[in-house]
Amino acid sequence: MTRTTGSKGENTLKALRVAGINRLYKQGFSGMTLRELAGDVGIQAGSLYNYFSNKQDFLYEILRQVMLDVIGEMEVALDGEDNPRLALLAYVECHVSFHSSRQQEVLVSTTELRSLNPENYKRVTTLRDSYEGRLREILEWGNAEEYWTVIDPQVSSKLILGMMTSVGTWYSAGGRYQISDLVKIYQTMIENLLFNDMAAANLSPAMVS
Amino acid sequence: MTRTTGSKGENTLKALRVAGINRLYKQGFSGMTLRELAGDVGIQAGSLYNYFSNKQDFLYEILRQVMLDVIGEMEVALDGEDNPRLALLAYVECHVSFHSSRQQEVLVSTTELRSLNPENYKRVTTLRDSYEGRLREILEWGNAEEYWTVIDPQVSSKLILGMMTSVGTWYSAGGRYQISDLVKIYQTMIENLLFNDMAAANLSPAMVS
DNA sequence: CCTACCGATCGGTAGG
DNA sequence: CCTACCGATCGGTAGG
Repeated sequence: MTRTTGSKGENTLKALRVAGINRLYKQGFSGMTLRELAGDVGIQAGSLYNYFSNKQDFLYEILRQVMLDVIGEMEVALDGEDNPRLALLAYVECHVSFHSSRQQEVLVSTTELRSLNPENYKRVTTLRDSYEGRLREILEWGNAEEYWTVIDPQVSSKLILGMMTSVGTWYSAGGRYQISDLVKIYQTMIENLLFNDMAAANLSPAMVS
Repeated sequence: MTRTTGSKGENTLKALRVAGINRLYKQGFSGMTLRELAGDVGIQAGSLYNYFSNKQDFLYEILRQVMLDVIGEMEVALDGEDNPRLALLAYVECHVSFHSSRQQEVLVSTTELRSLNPENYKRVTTLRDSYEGRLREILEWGNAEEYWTVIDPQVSSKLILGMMTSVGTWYSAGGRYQISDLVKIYQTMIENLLFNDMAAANLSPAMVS
């Protein structure tokens, strides 16, 4: 039985990705050394340059892939939703699931943004902005269809994203809750937030006196 | 006019703290070099060792001070509150204010925990746990006095802290909102969360099927 | 994918 | 607070 995929080099590349995320999580970009990374996958430091052209490029490829993954999952989740409320619930489910199940990658991909050079930084934050923009669009969609009234969708989406993303900082896979429970908790919280007049009023810049 | 405080050395120490937080925020612990830090305050690298015994110690002193500051402000904020609801509102106000006005320090003091050696890590996380424990105690206090019913104060406090802390990741001082507005928004959200039956029910592990 | 090596730079120290 | 310096180690390259 011959395999056309899964050659040694491909396995090494996958192993480098896994080891790299781990090193970035534990030591940060400057703190991880290429010699350690090479050791993790059983090759010599010089051989790493068969897999990427330099350390910066390695970081970029990892962060880029995380963004592409979450964007891809979100596209599937939102596909066919023709109703702002269901779209919102789908967004919350997708975001919370991803951020609880891939905590290390998600944390690294925000923490190590600062280590990207200007061009790569721009590329990754552009991806991130398009991802976050989807939530703002859903909030605006719900406004237009009069499902809810969000006075400042820009800031509200940031606030909602912030509370969802923070799940990755405290959720523990071995704890009392499963990811599906977290999804329900956040869906309920966020629906309450949007459909509750008092909370909505407080999200208005008009109240700034 | 003679000054007994504010000698050159003291000013340098303060300047080192400010520059250090900035460097840690932009480059991380491994990424910042002591030569850069020395340059920021106008001295030579070797002279830094008049102010701390090594780089690790410098990091520890910065993170420790941030924790002591927020703990100190929280003690003042909660002093004399004899009612769970008012204590909760005071906690929210203090936490949100601190995390919006000192964003860099707060972000660094969580991001760079990993760069502390085991003893220093233990010391700082012990401070952090005592700080976060105050919120859990308030939730339990409200349970006892029947102000609200929080089934899992441990997890609820983590969730609430997470949504409050995330304000530091998106709040911009030049934006539409002032910190006092953010405080009101979060106070309203969190009160809704605690006093709303549906949300409270969803925070119960009993619903895990 | 390895060996052998480079220039640069790091944290830290000695001795003023 | 400075000068002068150290051993170690880093990212990266040449040439197989």
